[in-house]
Amino acid sequence: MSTLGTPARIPARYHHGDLRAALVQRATAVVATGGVEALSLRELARDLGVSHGAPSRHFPDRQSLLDAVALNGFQLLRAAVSGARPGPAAPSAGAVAGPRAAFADELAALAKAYVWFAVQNASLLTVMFAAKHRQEAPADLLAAAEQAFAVPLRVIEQGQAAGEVVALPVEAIATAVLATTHGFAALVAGGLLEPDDSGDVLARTVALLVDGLRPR
Amino acid sequence: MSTLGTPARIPARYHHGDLRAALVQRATAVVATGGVEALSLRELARDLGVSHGAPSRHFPDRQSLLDAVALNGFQLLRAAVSGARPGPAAPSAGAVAGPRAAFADELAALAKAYVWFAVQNASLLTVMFAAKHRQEAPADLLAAAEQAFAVPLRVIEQGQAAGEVVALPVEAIATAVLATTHGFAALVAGGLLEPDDSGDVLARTVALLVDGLRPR
DNA sequence: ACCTGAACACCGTTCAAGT
DNA sequence: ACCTGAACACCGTTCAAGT
Repeated sequence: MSTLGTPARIPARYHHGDLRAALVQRATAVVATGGVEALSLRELARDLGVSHGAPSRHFPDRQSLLDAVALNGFQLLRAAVSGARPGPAAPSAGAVAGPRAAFADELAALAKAYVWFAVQNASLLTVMFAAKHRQEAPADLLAAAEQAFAVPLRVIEQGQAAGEVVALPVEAIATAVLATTHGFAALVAGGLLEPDDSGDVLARTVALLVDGLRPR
Repeated sequence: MSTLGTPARIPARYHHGDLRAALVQRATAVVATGGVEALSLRELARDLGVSHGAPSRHFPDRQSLLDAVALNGFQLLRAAVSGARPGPAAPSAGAVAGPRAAFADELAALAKAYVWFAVQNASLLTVMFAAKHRQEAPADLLAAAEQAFAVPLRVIEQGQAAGEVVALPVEAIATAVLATTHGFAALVAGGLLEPDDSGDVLARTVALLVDGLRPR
């Protein structure tokens, strides 16, 4: 039935090795640098050395490319927060930590990683949220967003298991944690807060969330 | 010195009464509805019955019109949060409130007003933050943003005076409050959180911030 | 002082045609 | 299966000219 071993799966692309991946990668960089407004399909095609009509084979319109950029962004975000651990050089002097890292430290590390990513990729984050908010957002995009935001859930559950976090539904606590963290990042990205390179302001904000606003 | 009472301040506009104000008002509506991408200067001019070159007399380019939209947005936001008071129908039954509204209730009312505005005007808020974040953001825009975000400061100071809020610098507490509130709104606007029409989810989030995440 | 209308250099999208 | 290149209907911006 089949021809002599001619693979249908890898046809020779005679003009570009992998235009689709190249488009996503370059578009992500452009968006991260100059925002959505800076993204031009024609300019992208020019930079990659293809005709201006070529991208439409892989992305029917501009928005679908932006969706792919957003998907890529959520994967980058997930990687950024997944690797977050309380730094060994966190306290000012010596290893004064307890047997395991306390919940507050885990949370601070997570928040720091998120805010760092958000500040470094402010425009990308805007595209990510805008894409996810769209009515016709593709399923893989929604899934990637879920995965990225599921990371703090485990930290909270561990905190509850260790008796360091109040025994309310995880979702309720996650909402407060995410709101504070994302809000902090948005305020910095929006210029309402100084960049906070040291991370001290963020650390104090997380501490306020953990300990509450009431007098003590 | 002056001519016979001829007012130089109100010259007869022979094609449009107040094109500038009309542009800002209409552009704000367009942005609030369909986002930045939906704003076209030419379409705007068409709708207002002027030539496509007319807007450039009042706004040299598209961004300066967006700046004016953002300024308008911050004024609307300030009005929205300034009028926020703890609703008399807040508790489920009867007037069980203390002699004066407690800090937690004031804060919840403020957060509710902010989130309401943010959800109703999500795209506008994006434009507001993006405009404020720009390097060459005009001074009046920055001032309007300051005024809008100064509203919670007073509530916090009153809470401290009443001994209901920890005696840390107001800015530190304001950062936590703003981050949580703005973050909550951003999550809802971004589709990460359900719209929360009842306000219960927000109320519980504010309560978590006030009381802290630790067990009690 | 304010607006018109032509001109210019860009867009995104579509689609027959090529390989 | 993938890409080219012409065509179409839009943009934002500029600027001489009108009132």
